[in-house]
Amino acid sequence: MALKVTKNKSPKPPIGCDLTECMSMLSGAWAPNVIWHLRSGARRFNELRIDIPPVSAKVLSARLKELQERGIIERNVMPTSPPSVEYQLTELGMELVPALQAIVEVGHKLKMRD
Amino acid sequence: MALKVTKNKSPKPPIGCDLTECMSMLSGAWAPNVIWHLRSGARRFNELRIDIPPVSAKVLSARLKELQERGIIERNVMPTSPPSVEYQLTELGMELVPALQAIVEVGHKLKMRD
DNA sequence: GAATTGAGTTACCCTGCGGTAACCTGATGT
DNA sequence: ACATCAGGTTACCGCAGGGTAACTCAATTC
Repeated sequence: MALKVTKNKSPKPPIGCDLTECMSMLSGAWAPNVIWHLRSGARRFNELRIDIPPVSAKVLSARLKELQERGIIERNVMPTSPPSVEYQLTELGMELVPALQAIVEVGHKLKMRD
Repeated sequence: MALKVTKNKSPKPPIGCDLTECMSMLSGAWAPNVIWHLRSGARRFNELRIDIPPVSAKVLSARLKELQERGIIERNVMPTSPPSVEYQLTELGMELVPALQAIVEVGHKLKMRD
């Protein structure tokens, strides 16, 4: 056989927190889309439903709640009537935008490559 | 009521391809982990199983196959006996690493923030 | 000749997550 | 008086996707 556990010894100096845990920030259906559509400013619940077409109210509201708990977005109720609710990225949330952008760029290149 | 569809008109100049589609590059359990663990070089099937503890052979092999089809990783069979198989990131695949890194950094900050 | 190894594959089960549809609340417009 | 609107919530259902366990195959070593 000859090898078994040669060279490679799992080169992982704990960078901070583990990937799985960090990636779970973006977990749940439409989570990245929500962040993406908030990248250019606050939007309201029903606007987001239209922005992200096949998302159901149930899932959107669940996702918004989670993202808020994770510290990625903020919820502000506007004293109109009926009250409308605006969601926007927190400062940390905004830091995710370039990361998503980078992913989109790679995705784009992969599509062009054939 | 007063508003209905005020100001915001979905500020989306199609950046290239849509987010959902691009994000699907990373879809499936453990996909980001596979990329992450290949970031510092090629690794073999059973090494990856050990690197990413609770992944089953079935899912790992499915994920590797998908990532390969997507053009993110390459598979090389080494003529040893029994043959061992090395997986490594393609050039496009490597471009995903900084994006994942950025996400990890935000995740880390969120954890520290309390 | 039996056991081990690497790299999977297959059959089976089971759960969680998302979709659909209906409903709610309080203030306003007609 | 009634419908409408914003922003949800709730009950129910279905299935895709992951886990487990057992098996394969060929070459090698004991």
